[in-house]
Amino acid sequence: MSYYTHSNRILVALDCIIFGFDGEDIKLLLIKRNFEPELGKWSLMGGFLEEDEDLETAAQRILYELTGLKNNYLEQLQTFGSINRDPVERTISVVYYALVNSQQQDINAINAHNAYWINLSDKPDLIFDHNRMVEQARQQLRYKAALHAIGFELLPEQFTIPQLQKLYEAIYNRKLDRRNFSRKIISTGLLLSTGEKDSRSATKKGQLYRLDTTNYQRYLNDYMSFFPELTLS
Amino acid sequence: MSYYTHSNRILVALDCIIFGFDGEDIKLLLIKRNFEPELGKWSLMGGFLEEDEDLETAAQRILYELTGLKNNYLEQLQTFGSINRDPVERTISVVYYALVNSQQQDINAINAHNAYWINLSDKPDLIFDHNRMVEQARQQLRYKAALHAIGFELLPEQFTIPQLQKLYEAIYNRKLDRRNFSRKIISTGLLLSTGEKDSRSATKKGQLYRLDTTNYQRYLNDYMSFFPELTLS
DNA sequence: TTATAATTGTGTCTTAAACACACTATTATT
DNA sequence: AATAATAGTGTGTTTAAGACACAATTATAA
Repeated sequence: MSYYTHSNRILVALDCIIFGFDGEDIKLLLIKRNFEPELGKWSLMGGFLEEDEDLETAAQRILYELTGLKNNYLEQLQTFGSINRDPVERTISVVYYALVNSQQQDINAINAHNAYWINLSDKPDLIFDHNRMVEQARQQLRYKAALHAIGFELLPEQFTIPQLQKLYEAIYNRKLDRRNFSRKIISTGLLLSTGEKDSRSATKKGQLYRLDTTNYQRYLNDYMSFFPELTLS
Repeated sequence: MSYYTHSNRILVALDCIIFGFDGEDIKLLLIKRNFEPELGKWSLMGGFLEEDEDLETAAQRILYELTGLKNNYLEQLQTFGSINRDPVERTISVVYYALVNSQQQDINAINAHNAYWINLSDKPDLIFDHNRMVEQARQQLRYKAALHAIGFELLPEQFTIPQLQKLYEAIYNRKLDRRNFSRKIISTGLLLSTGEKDSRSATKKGQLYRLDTTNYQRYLNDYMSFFPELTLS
């Protein structure tokens, strides 16, 4: 095998923004660093790209190390590469964000990494450019939710429409009208009624739905709206 | 300065997808390679990240080398990092896409690189994973255009509404109703009438507009539509 | 057991936007 | 002066958004 004669090989890191939802607030899984550099400060979960790994594989590995979760929703956000973003050594970071159902995590793995679920609205200051990463991920989440009914990965497999509404209200930090929300969501045809009711509710038990994953794939390609006239048929 | 003990430093490339528009079709600026590897095949314009460069700086440099254009619209798309994507050596590529007004380019620089403007619909097979990169960029363009009136960077500074419509029709490969298009675009409040008329037209000369760049910045943050109720005020 | 508070589910009216369509105006060419 | 090509505007119908009110369910407390 030949090589490029170029010499500027550099370190490639990955950082994961891990979103969760507790029914009320959007959460972030953050690490209180008990290691150098920046010991004692808050950061995202990260790691380095290995020789034999694809980017997404590496991101899944890092997510797994922290949460014990496999095959999670994971999407590449952006790559950050300012010259001095890492004070130790020039490093570029490929950033992924994950949507996880925080009920299913591995508590031991999280504790071992000194990680904590923190309300997005209470996010502490993070090291390096991690604040910018989180801000951009939040924007991306809003962006996608503006075009699609998304975020089901943050909910339990079965959920009620009011629960989904709370998720949207948390994403946008804004109240929505219950009746219009319900009409809109149902009109997407993405929800399948399970026939069951939410037993955990303390008052009237809501109807449980689950996502029609087959339809969902098609629906995600259907992103017209500035020109609804173009809506794919 | 200390260093991470990690040893797997790797080569970081950048590739640029350069979009243009000739009034009828979306164009791509592609290179017929007269250098190794893959001599004789088509590819995107690329280069390697230097030690003293930010990612965006490097992408701008690569764009400038090819087109002679500076300060162009340039946006990071994604980073591609499959293990064997480059047969010469493990390389990850940070991909940017540019929207350029193909009237203003430097013909000599383009010729020197053996580059050609090619209709997106006639795109030849490209090397490595460049086909996937282009496909994703095309999707991204549609995605953005679904939420916003965009793509002004592809047009001359002054343009008519029918010209803008042709751009949209090229992006979506679909005909739009002239009257509804006009109403919709004008309702954004983004177009400023210049009072002049398009002298190049062979028939009735259309009214020339330019983009209200001040309003445009605000408008781009305003991306609600799945839930119009959330529209930022 | 029956009120109460909290929440879920559905109906409807008004307003605004999407959509489909038709006519008039301008300009180079013949 | 007629023609072909394109630009510009108006209007009615249909659909969706947005605002609002009432009825139903269930745990808890009186």
